[in-house]
Amino acid sequence: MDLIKPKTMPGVMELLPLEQIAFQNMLDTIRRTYERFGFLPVETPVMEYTKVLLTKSGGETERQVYFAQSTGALQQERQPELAMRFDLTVPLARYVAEHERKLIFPFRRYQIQRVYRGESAQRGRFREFYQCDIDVIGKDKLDLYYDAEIPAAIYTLFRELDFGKFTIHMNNRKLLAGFFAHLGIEDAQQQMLVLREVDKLDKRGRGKVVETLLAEPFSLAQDTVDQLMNFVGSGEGRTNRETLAALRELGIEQEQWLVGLNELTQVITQLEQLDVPEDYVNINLAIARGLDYYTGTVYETLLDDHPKLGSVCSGGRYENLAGYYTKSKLPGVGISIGATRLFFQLMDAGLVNLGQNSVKVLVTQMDPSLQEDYLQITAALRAGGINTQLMVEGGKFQKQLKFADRSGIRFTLIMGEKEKAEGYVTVKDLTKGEQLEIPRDQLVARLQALIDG
RNA sequence: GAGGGUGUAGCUCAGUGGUAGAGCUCCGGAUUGUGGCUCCGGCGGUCGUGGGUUCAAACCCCAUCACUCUCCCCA
Repeated sequence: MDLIKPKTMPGVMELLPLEQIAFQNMLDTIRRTYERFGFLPVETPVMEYTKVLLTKSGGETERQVYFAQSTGALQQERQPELAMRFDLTVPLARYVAEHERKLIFPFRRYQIQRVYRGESAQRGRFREFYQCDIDVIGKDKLDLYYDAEIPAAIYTLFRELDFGKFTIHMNNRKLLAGFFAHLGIEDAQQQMLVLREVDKLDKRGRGKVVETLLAEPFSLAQDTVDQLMNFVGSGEGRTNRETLAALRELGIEQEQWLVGLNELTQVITQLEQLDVPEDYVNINLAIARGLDYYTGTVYETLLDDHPKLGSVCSGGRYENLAGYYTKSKLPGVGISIGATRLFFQLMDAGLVNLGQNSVKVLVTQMDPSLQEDYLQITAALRAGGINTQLMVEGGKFQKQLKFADRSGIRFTLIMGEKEKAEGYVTVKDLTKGEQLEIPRDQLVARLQALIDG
């Protein structure tokens, strides 16, 4: 019989156990921090009704949606009425609209689940990946304070994750739109297209972007492009206070511009009051976010030492989340971490600590005639809350140690005739290469101390 | 959706017409209570698939599939 080649589809991340432990530690940290900031857990189904999912999308997103249908229905040639979610924001909108009467506003939820996109294969792009979202949804209105709280949570989280220095880049869509209007670019579509180009500044470089904007179909005037570039660069090499002052000095009276400037000023001020250090937050007028539903503050987080990873966490403010599902006005602000890509790239850069098995202790079988003791010790350690594995097969002692080493299990318990006769157990620390003798009745407490230490 | 590249052992890759290779991994051993290092041995491939040329094809030709990179878009 021909063997079938065992392989996963491209664009999914599958991990070995020690890697999975590291990944789960990361997710645990994210969950813990979100909860500390007062967000409540929500899960939604992987599949939604096609109608619900494909409301506002169209174009790019719709091309990437996986449809789902039972084989029975497909045989009847029915159109798929189910599709798999491509992000967590659309399901959130449906969730809030559906349960509006039962929720308490402002509603703050976190959601850590996988989403699905029919991406074409490319490094760091996944077809199945984790998003870790927080959002705050208001009824009718939502205080601007939350625009500061979201990055404050992200600041705390990334400090905790300990991937090195990072910067939360912030901008405001109203400020941008106001500036565009001031330049005479009034059309929202046109603004959007110019924004997308500007958003690529760090990737394509200033020269290329200027070139594109001067040429068809943009055909902007040289003077307009100069002003634009000048404006976009006005955050560079300045503190946020200096940037805000410089923007004010432009003396633009356009209405949206003024609103945007005030919003940005308040958010920056409140971030200071929330004890987020200045050098972790940067007003960056070049970031715009491609997504069209953002209407105010936008965020993008980058690791300073690894700019090539791109944004590892981004989001923003939207005026009305669930307009397709309810007549209620539900403004919100939120952010999303692409945990799969983040982890994958961190692992690639060698920044993930691998090798920590969740099993802490391996009980070896030095002498098969003492098996009863080994079983009892194993049971006692487990009862004491220590993750313990018994080397059931026994075998050559060298092999047993090698097993522990390769498995990433830090401590091995050794007890032969000698230890048995004198009532103690030898504990070997494979990380330090040291071993010590511990009386059997103190074993659980002393081991726990070693694990914690 | 547009344009490039690559398919040989589990992994990374040599091999351009004459019996299929290396390194790493994995398994076993180096005398009886001590892992990582070293040394020795072993397992493992219808050379992506189908057809063609040839006495002879991993290698040349045609087709096809898969993977991959850039652009686009995103986390």
